[in-house]
Amino acid sequence: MEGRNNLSTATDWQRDSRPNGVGDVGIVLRKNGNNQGCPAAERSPLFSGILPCDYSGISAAARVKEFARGEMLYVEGDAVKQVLLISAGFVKVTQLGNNGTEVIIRLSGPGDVLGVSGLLTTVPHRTTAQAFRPCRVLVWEARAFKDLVGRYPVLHQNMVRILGEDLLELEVRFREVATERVGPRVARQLVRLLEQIGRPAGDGEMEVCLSREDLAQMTGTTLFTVSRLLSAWEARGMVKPRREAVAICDVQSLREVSE
Amino acid sequence: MEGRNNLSTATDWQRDSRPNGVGDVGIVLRKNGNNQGCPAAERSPLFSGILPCDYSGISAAARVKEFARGEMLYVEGDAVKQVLLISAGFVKVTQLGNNGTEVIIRLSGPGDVLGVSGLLTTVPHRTTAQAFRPCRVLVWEARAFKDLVGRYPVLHQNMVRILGEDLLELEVRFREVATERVGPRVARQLVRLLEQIGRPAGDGEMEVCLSREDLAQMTGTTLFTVSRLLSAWEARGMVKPRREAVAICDVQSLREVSE
DNA sequence: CGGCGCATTTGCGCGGGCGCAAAGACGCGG
DNA sequence: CCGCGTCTTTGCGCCCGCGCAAATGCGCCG
Repeated sequence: MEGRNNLSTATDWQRDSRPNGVGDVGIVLRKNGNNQGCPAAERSPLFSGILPCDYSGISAAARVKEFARGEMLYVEGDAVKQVLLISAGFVKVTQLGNNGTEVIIRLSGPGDVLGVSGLLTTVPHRTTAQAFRPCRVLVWEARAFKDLVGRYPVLHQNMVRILGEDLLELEVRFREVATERVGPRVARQLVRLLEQIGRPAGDGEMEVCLSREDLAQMTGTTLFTVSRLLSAWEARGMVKPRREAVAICDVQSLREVSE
Repeated sequence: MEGRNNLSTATDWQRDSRPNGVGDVGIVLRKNGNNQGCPAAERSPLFSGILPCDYSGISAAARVKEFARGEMLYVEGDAVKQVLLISAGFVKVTQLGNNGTEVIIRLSGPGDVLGVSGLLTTVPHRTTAQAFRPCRVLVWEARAFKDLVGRYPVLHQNMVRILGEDLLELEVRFREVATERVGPRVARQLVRLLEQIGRPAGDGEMEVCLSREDLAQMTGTTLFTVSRLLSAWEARGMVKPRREAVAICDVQSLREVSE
């Protein structure tokens, strides 16, 4: 999209807030045809058990699409017409409440798949997927993807595994938000995010790049409460609040807070 | 198990609290072999697209097991070794918190399947399944079920659909418990339960047979708060609190409370 | 029919966490 | 270098909803 130079580092996408640019390094991208250079895609759980030679055919059936930060991959209420595989970047999967509140159901990153859960039903999307960082996404039209599944039955297995894991994870988070206090919830989510999107922050520390509001929407609280918690934890030397980010100094203490 | 007479009505299992007896009417049950007489099983979403002649072979690979109220189908931490299809009765799928609190993830009834989400992984059960009413369950050993899936690929499709629907439902409930007040949450859950396990209660009303505690564990609150809400709603003529049950007088008002 | 166990109700008090408002910090663009 | 928008912090007040304890009601069993 824009003439971005190649000095950017491999982790630059995590902080990128420019209107576009997926941010991985020096890969020549072809808009369609057999697109190489999506290692996260080929190693996706969706394609486990698929031979590389088969994969090239599979990926050829997809087109590559890029999304700038903030762009919508799909919107709540849309029909499920595509399967999306994130090759680079991160996507925020949200759901709107009646009262205008918004919740982040999960954060999907490289290798994760969207659109599988509604593929075989006529139910429209009940979530919205928005590019949280600039994204590169492989897109299969539903019809084409179903053809692929017919050709490579292992894909069905993989879909079952993926959905099963998503379900197990959400069951745990449901229990948490239903029973635990805000402090432990936020602490545990920070630890998870550290593992998922943590990146080195200069002086040997790791940081998680998310706004207070985002953290709040993941844990079922408000940005005010998150801010207060972080301040308290900072006083105990556990974290360092940053702008749209949190540096984690003491993971162990965070784990203890989450009991 | 016990010499239960045949005067019981078809909906008797909904209230049955005796130590055993699955409660459906006059069906001779064979412990294994091709077990007929499980209409809920044959019409399960798991077997949609399966021809009756194929179904008889499939069900022959299962054994029938009965569970008394309170018995465990599996326990959190167990390895996933079986696929369970509920033929009659209801099962409470729960998850334990660190602090001893217990949450009801979902209520599974005739036609619902358990054990699918962990079947293809080595992850142990992260929930506990307990017979909420006396149950009759079709049980396939994991190995046998995988063989079946190989023989009837449509089963894979059905598993994807089932898991997808479970996931969508839990996403909605996650949003609710994360953003909404207790009142609307309980009201909506009552409406859902009315559709799922509602049964006629004498004078033309419908009732939902669940304790306050159960309702609380489904909605992320306490039995006290549920009790208070029901009392308030009773004063407005919306419900009639009963022992381990709630009669719903005015569904519309309940829907309005849930906004 | 009386006693016992369990589910439920209700009162009382408090504290966690929300809502709002205003001030402060940070970064970006002109 | 300054202004502006956005994100964040912090104070203050309040109310929802929890925790506990005691009383009540209901059903069951002997």
